[in-house]
Amino acid sequence: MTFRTRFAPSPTGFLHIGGARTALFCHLYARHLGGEWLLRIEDTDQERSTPEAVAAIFAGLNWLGLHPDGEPVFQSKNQARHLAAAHQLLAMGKAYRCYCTREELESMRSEQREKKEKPRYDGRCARRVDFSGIADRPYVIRFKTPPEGKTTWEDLIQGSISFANTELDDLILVRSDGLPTYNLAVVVDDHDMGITHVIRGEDHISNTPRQIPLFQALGWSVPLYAHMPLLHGADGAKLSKRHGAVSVLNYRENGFLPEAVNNYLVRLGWSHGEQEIFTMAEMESLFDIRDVGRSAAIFNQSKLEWLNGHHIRSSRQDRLAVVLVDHLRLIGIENPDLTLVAAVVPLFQERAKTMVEMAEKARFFFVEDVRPYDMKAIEKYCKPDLLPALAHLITELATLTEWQDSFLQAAFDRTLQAHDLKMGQLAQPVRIALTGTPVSPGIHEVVLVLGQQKSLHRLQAGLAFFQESIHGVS
RNA sequence: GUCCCCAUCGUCUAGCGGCCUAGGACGCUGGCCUCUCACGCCGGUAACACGGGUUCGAUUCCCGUUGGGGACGCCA
Repeated sequence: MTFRTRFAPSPTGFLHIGGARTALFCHLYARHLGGEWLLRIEDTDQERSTPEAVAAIFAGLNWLGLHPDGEPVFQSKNQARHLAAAHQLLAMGKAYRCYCTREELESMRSEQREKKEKPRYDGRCARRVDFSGIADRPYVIRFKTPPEGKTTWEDLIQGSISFANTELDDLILVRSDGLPTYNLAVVVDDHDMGITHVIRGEDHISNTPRQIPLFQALGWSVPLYAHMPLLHGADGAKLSKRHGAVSVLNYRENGFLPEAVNNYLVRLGWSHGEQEIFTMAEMESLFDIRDVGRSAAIFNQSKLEWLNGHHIRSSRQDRLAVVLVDHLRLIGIENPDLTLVAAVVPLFQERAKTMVEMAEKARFFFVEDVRPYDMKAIEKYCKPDLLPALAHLITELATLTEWQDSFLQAAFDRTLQAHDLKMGQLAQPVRIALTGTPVSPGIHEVVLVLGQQKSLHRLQAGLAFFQESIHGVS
């Protein structure tokens, strides 16, 4: 028998970070078991499901590198199967038609709330003997929940969970418009797809004692369940689409690497000793759903950023270059020189927590003019007595016949010696001329990548500007 | 309100009765390195919610309290 998990989102919006974590756990556990994981689009709600949302879910999973086995299953296509199961239950006397109107149900619920009871259907239509006058009314099909006893299962994450059957009401299997409902569809599809492990959010716990009796009534084996603790926002409440949750694709836009997002997500509720950094292969071999903790986790942006920085540092440079090109475009560098991009990546690999940050920090390499200069930095670092040294450096660099580190070093040394300066004094004016700012990779690295012509040009322009602004001030 | 679940530093977590004067990571912070910024390295800050049991011994087991979360749809 093959172990099989499934990820079953409803296509009513983008794939958010909580859904991504569920998908990741489904993927990891299936891989861990050497089984499969399937994607099922739960589009039985025709009103709210959209093709755009389906595409967004595919795109999100794809970006994360989470590729389901087999073709995605669209639940709406299995309606005939769902309905057949409902009619089978009807024939077996395990389901019944209910003619209650929405108004009737509503008043029933409000009465129950007033009496401080849990709102639930009281099963009046199951006991109905007289159908005169209502037989032509629209009806729904309800499941006859076992009236007593309890429904218990051994949750792979939460341990033993038990519900008294009296807590459960007779759930609707088929709506009055003839369409199957969620709980019916899930049970039929999970059975038909051969799902052995249902991994889903803790918010589904209360659906499980409704689904288990359905499997049993249909004579099917019940899958194993694992209910994952929810992901909470900074305020401690469930992360949802209308509560701060954004599409996973937003993380791409914000310069995160998918492996960092996966790595961050797997550590929410799961750990392996003191290890923080995991490759996908490590996660797949080490992850066990039974090791997942039971308490909800709060999303922590700064840890994600730290992990992202780590993954940027350990990522291949050619791959980073491809991503960087995208982010340069987003900040207006339309067609960056690819050779330059490749040369620039190593300078920022250790200096950027996100690819957005890398693009912004590297921007000065790709523009013709680094102005406007950081005026506060000029005021602080570009003292008048340094300007002759800067002029000297320019002539030294202009005479170099080879643009190599050792030559650059010598040129700087000669300049510093001639003016009795430390590199710390000269570096900042040079840096500002070269980049416009007082923060950048090492001077030599910058100059080397920039090349002789551009470097000299920027230094000359900078020197002229510094002289002018200093005279202007005094 | 009813039912279900949860509870170790601010956050993510280790701990599965003695190894705990509770470990790691992020963050914050002091220092080193240094041409700036990062990276890296060394150090610091900070937690077992509370009350009862069980036990020779509880962070670990049981019960209760408090707190938090989730579910109560002809949504999924």
